Amino acid sequence: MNSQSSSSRAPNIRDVARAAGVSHQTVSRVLNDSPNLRPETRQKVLDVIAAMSYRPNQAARALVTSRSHTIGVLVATRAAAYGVQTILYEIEDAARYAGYRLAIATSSSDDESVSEALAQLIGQAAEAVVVVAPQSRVFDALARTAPLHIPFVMLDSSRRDAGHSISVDQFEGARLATAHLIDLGHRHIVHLAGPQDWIEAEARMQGFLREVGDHELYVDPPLLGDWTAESGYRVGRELVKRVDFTAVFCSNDLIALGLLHALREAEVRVPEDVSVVGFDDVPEAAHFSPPLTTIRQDFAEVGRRAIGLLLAELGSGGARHTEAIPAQLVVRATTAPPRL
Amino acid sequence: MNSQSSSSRAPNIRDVARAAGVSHQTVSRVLNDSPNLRPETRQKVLDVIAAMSYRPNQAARALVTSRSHTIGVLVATRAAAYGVQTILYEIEDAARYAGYRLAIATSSSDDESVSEALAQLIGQAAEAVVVVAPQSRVFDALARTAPLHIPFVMLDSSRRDAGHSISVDQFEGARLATAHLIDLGHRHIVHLAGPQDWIEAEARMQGFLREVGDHELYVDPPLLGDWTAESGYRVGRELVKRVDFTAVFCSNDLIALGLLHALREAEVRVPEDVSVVGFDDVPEAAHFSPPLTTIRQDFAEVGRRAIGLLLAELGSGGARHTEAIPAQLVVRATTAPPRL
DNA sequence: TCCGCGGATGTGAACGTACACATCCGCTTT
DNA sequence: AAAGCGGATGTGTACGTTCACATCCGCGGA
Repeated sequence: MNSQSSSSRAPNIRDVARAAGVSHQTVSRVLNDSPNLRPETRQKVLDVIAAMSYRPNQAARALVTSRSHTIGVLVATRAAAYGVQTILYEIEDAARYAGYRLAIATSSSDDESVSEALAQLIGQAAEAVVVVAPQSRVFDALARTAPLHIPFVMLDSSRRDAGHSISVDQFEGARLATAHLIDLGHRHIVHLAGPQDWIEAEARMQGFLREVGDHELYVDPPLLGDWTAESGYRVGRELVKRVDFTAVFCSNDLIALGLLHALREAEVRVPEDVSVVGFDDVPEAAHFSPPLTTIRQDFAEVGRRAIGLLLAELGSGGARHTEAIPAQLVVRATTAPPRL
Repeated sequence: MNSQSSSSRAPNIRDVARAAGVSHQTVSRVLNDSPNLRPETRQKVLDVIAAMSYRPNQAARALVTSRSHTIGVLVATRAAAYGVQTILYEIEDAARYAGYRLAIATSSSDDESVSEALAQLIGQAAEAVVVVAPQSRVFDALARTAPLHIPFVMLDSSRRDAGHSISVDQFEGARLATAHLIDLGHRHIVHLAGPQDWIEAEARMQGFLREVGDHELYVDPPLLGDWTAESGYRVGRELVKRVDFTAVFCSNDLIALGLLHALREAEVRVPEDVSVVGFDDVPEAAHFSPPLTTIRQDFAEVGRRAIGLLLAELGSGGARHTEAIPAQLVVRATTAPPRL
């Protein structure tokens, strides 16, 4: 009774069938939880499967069913690590729970790279694709690519003019941040924006401009960062040469961190001289110096909804939420009324 | 000449062959870059392939060749986002360059979860596995699992007693950090360690203890954090009640951030009253308050070597580096000689 | 008693590709 | 001129699974 002969070939369904004294089809039925099976037969087969440590061949399965049980994830950025990673973990969880595997392809934001990554996913027969691509050019590249014949969803994109899109409400989040500053009494607020081609950055800027405009405040041309603390620091060093503002709304927490660094270097006190608001609420924001007032995004919810949407479309019974996820203001220690 | 009939079935190799007036085997030869083909024949086939937008079926290919061209990545943690993400990106790049795809499975650190994730990867017929699992229990769980018959490599693990392991030299890195503090004149250094079951945390602690021991300095029992800024803050608040130390070596940058927060709150000046050293050199460390002296790890190199090792073992010509990757001291503004 | 029915199981084929081998052809070599 | 050779191409089959359909069996109702 050698349960594991040292053969060169892995056991297949017929080997199992032979050992169990049934037909290969019966084994298949066991594997696929067919209802019409005598309990003893099922158990017998299961025992043999365990004894031979048989594993169904996914390739063969995929070939005959033309279903890969794979969801592709296209990550079109290396920046914004916190959000992307959180979303990724959540997607993996939700997908696995629904019986799907994940295939990941990364790319830069140029057309060629995006469609290459997409081709890779399609080549793997992904049944659906999640695009974590916060840049509008990625969005465009995707639109330009031959139409996808599979369900897909774009994350972190507020544009809803094609396919599906899920994101935290960036616009409202930015308004929340700006309104907070205005409520405190600030009248001249600078916006330190993210890269112009990022949809989120654009939405946050629009939210800021709208809120400032609604209060008929002076609108300063937004300054540009690239999401990194380094860029926040760089822009911050220029900014401190001016003395005409009392608050800064940063497009993300890292930029805010860099800005805080520049302000501290220039001996500008926060929040006494200048108030600062960030965006994202990364876990570290609570420990910045001073702890950062910011806008919280529920990235995990984004990931969950993405998979829910795709599963619904694949007919596997996922839920379908189309409304935007609200952002939330978290007040800490970088905001205070301006000095008189 | 309808290049794309609205048929229900995707074109297969025989459809292409028929349209090109050749045999299916000739098409296969074109797909696999066989040398013995008349250039005109090859071109003709390529034209037809493009016209029909034919894509080879990976499942069929995998079935017949029993090669999946997939490398599995087992991520057994949700913490330590920066390192993991950097490694992941680099692995994806290197793998793609070598013609491999990535399958990702995440897990917690308990046995069941790890072997479940591993089973998932094996089920996908991964040809090799990269285990990003810095916890010793994951290591153990893996060892306890039925022996893997495929090449695998563990990252961020300094234990080399089974399989392959690639990591930055944590032990030396910790010595570097500690030596820096001792050189400055510190005689009572506290170590704020990471979770005990993490191999890296253990190695860093050992490095610290060795260096301190070599100088016959007083050794304080290390305090424990969980990698997060929050834990650094929490421990830091207890720590400031004591006044018997002049320097703290933190097991990672986030813990250091939390500690800096606690110190600031207690009006302990850094580096005048207390020096602080971190570990990792996350991009934000340069903008902490004050900018953090820390140990830099080349995570990208870790990822590259991992794939190189696996490819070498798979016979695809990757390079084989077995030596540890050196860590590097980055001196910024949180370290200074102790006050007299 | 016989028919019909439905649960349990078996049989054959198909999925789309690569591999082993066969064939064909034109050229060189003897 | 015949044999040998190698490049170019074609033929048949295996890979491991699921699907469609066939078969078998025992039981209840006419």
